[in-house]
Amino acid sequence: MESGQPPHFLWNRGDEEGRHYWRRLGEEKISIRQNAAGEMQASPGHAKHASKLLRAGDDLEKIYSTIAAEDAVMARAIEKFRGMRLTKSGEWETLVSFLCSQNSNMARIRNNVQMLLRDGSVLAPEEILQLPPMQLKKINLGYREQYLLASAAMVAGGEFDLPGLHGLSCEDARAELQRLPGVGPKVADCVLLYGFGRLEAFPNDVWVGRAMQKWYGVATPRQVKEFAERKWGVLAGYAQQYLFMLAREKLR
DNA sequence: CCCCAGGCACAGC
DNA sequence: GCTGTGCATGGG
Repeated sequence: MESGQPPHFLWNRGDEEGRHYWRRLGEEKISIRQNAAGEMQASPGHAKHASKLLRAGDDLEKIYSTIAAEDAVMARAIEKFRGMRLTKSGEWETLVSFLCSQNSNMARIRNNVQMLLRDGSVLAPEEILQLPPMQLKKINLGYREQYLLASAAMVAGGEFDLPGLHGLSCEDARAELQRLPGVGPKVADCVLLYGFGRLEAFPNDVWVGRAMQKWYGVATPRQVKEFAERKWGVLAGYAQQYLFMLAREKLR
């Protein structure tokens, strides 16, 4: 919930003891927690939502044994962040989150995304387009504001079919996403991984780049992409998330 | 006050 | 195709 994935920007940490997070959902409030036994608990009627969000079907131990095979770095990352899951958020809210993310930092991204919420949900493309310029300016998106507006216009105008990406191969969906202003290789991979559940996507940001350089001796984006695909295959997204967290702690 | 941030678009090779 | 550069602005 606090690993730089969309829930980091969309959900709130509860004040009470224990791991507890909540989010408004229209008129009601959905909350999830982890009990003393390590089990996930959701507010009444929200178990299904929580299971999907936290990808309860993923077998972490099986994933660990696959991605950490003959890989001391990955084994270390898993040891340190054991239990961290990939998450599945909405397609649009994921796209908006990472349109806000470029050349920014996590605290600011969260502030930006929080400003784009109404009743706990990210404003629809049409609603963003209707925001008065002054109000939009106050969100402090900087130059990303133009990217958000232009991308929202393409989605709202039917020029871009976001849910339609589900029907494409990962590679095709990635190319399609990069038609959107402000979406390059990295943002596209984040949207595919966190918003479309494409676990083979491998977002290559500054931290992952440093990790790949220092720990695997791989430098260029091209090399990184090929290396990740060969080494971790369809689980590259999980490997990336653990590398990201380890890099932020060790390569600060 | 300075440095950097979950990058991208664009220009120039 | 690859490399360098500017970018608005807040957080630490």
